[in-house]
Amino acid sequence: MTEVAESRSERKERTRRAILDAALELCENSSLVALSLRQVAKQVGIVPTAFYRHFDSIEALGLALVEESFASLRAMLRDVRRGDPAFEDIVDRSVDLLVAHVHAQRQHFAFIARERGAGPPAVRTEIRHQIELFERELATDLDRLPGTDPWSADDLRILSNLIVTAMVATAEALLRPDAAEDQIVHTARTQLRMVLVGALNWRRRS
Amino acid sequence: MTEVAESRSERKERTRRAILDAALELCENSSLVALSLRQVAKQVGIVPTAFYRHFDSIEALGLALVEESFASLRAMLRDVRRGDPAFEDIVDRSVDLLVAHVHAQRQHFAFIARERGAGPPAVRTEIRHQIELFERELATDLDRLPGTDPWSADDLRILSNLIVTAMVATAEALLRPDAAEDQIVHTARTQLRMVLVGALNWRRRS
DNA sequence: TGTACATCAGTGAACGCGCGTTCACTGATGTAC
DNA sequence: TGTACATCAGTGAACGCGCGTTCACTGATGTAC
Repeated sequence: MTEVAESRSERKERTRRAILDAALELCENSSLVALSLRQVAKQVGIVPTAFYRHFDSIEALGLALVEESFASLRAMLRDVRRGDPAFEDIVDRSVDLLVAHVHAQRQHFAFIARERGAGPPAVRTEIRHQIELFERELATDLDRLPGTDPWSADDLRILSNLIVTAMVATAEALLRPDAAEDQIVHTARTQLRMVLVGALNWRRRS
Repeated sequence: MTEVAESRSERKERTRRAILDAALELCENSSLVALSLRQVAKQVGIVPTAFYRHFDSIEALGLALVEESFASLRAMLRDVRRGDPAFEDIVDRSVDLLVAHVHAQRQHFAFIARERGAGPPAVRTEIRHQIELFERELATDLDRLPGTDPWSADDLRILSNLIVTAMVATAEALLRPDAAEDQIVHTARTQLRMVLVGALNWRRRS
């Protein structure tokens, strides 16, 4: 047993981590706007004033959580991209990966879904911005798919926006306490297929 | 000038209305979970304890606002239904009506969008339930559209769910302070067309 | 139509509590020599 | 390697404030006779 004492900065980082985790857990059933600095401090086991050694305010804490949560989303997109872009199973594979990531990073997905609409203004703005970046990333991925040549940049943007909207709704459904996972997965797959078939066909009709 | 004095029940109803309006306005920039009974009472111009003559709690007030807000949504669906279900312009007409209703009932749409994810548990549950009813209503409307014969009940449900998701997202986009209305309308129309074209074609491929 | 009583929307004082933030502090860790 | 000083994560008391809820109340409106 060669236990080496933690350095001061390691200890600080550990407390910071504990604050982030406590905040994620405590606002799970309400919202960041209803979360108090004292609740967080109590959960972490520090005195309220010690909170200020790590964050200026609950809002600043929120912005850190946005960053962290979107790292989870980008990891998901990376996993999807890793697979073969054969059209046949890309839908099933993508939905399966979404489900797996929602389970693995439940708190992050719930945080984004919730604070996106009800968080402090700065947090909402940042989430909006990150979702736009995410949509753009997805658009470039879609552009690489076979059969998408007739799509304009505008089509791509619009399609990407719709897919992200549907995937966010799917994640929200999976996060509900009474979630019927099989049906949600079936719905998400069917919707994604409908959307892709529609996008591949609609220009030809207009 | 034949001013007739208000009856006691008329006065009470007027105060109740004022409480509902004050709550809608005050939680616009945060959430019902961060709204205090005292803030509402102050805005209305009554003493905090008088609140209890009208509602048991902020949560009960929230449930009344859910009911009221969904009356607005159903009014929108009724307007859409009033039109001729000719396939050609139904998309443009529906999106225009959505935009008009979002502007006319801004606070109701904002309330649902926000509290759907972050409201008190009972409010969230009720909104979820109302959205499910709304989806079912839309599904029966879609069933009456020409060219939808090959759709199974399952297809209808899934399609209706996707359309509601996309429309909610469109309403949320319209409600953002920096909303670029023309682009949002263009996006919503294109997405709705993609979805309908996809739904009409996808069974034939599988 | 007039009177006596009931109802009840709104009042105002009071309570204990958790809130964010200030301030001066402690004592272990880190650094310069 | 040892000493003297600096840093700084966390402490603890204190502040004024807004919170939900209780309680006994007031006085205008409504109702029964």
